[in-house]
Amino acid sequence: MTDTKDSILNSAERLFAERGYEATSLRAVTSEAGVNLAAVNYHFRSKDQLLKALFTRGMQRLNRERTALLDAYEAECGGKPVPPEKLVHALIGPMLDASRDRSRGREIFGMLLGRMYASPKGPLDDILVSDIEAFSERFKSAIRRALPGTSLEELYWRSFFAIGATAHTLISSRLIGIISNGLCDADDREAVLERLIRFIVAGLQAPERQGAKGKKAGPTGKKWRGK
Amino acid sequence: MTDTKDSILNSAERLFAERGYEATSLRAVTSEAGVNLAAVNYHFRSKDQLLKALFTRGMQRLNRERTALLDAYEAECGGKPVPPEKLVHALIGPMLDASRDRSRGREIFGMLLGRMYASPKGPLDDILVSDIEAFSERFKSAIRRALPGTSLEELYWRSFFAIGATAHTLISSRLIGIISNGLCDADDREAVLERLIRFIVAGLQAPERQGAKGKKAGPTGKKWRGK
DNA sequence: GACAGAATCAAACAAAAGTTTTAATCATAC
DNA sequence: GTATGATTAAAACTTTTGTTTGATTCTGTC
Repeated sequence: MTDTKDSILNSAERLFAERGYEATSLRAVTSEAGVNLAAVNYHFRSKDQLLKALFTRGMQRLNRERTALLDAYEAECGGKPVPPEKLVHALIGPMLDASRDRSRGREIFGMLLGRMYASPKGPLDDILVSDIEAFSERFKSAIRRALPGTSLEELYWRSFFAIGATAHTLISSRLIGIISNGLCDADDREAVLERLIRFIVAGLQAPERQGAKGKKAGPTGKKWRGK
Repeated sequence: MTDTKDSILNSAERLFAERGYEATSLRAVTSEAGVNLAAVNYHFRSKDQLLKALFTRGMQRLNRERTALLDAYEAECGGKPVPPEKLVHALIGPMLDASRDRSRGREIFGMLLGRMYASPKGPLDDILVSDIEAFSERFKSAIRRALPGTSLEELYWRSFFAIGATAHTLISSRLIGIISNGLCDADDREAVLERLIRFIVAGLQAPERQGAKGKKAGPTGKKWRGK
């Protein structure tokens, strides 16, 4: 019944992720899905609504997996705070979905998600923000317990940076092989996830600034001053 | 003489950065620039070539500033290795360009750059990679000296993550104000840069993995295992 | 088996976009 | 001043795109 509907969703997800939303025509989507062109406007109302539907589906799945992971880790730790490594894994693991299943469903949505972050402000912002907040509250309390010494404001920023590093990895990791002259392999997703987690955990645990708010001076004027 | 040419470049840079490349029409560009529509195809060959020209200009400017910073820092440090804080500042400072001048020229290009990273593979990859490599060699030797204990492969990855966090900050920092309920202020660019540098430096200095390559197990199966 | 609604299909529509064309204008050197 | 080339201007062209329409087929029900 909803066979074509799902086909459209899957094809659209893949194509939007690979080529971008604007650059993908509905004809490309329906062609790949093997359905009629008009099916998109019949089952969804428009191309925009298709993207929204796509996004809500992926986000709910993503947050469900995140929450499940966090629940499991908290249960595992009893009453103790969950260590940062596991928190970070619950946050970004489902985005990369390293070697979970071969369908690569989550990974594709991760790419799409990363692209959406980098997209101009649009009607998607509402979904994006509301779905972020859905898991944000759950995550906030856990990370505050894990890193009690850091201010909430700083934790927000650092989680934001963490998402950024993850999104970038999902979207443009094809570049690192070229840049590194083949030294780095982006296809070993499990290893990449491990590196990323290590990087982010260290960033989360960085010492918070505590000095005054005085200006800093560098070699040519207004620059960063090392510790 | 090249008045219209520069007008087009500037308007295109701003609009591409704000709305994205595909979503911006040449009519919007020429309209904002106050020039005739055909001027784009006259001075540049096509919309694609306009983007390329735009990109090369910005990248050269960016790498020039990065190199200048790095030179200054190295001179300042004599023969000693430049501390990571300053290396990171040389790498990402010119992208954020916190409070340098009011023209916000670099910041706009930073947004565009971030968007390009998140764009599908295309003809721009060549420019992107070659311009990255231009500064990459210079940066590589400096960071190897600053962090002699870390493998080159890991340094590549971590620099990659650093660029990701920066690009994300440039592009979607508008979201953090909403997510944090107004607690985080993305407009205080100097403070943001400082937080970002602190985060990245800690990530760069994270302990490198040294254990065996055995699989890890978590609560529900194949998951991350904390230290 | 006929009916009603849902779903699919082929075709067409209308708007938008990149590009091209041709004429007009400007600048400059002779 | 005029001739030549560079630049700008207005309009049209062609293709692509999202969307709609009306007919047709499928599905389940009485």
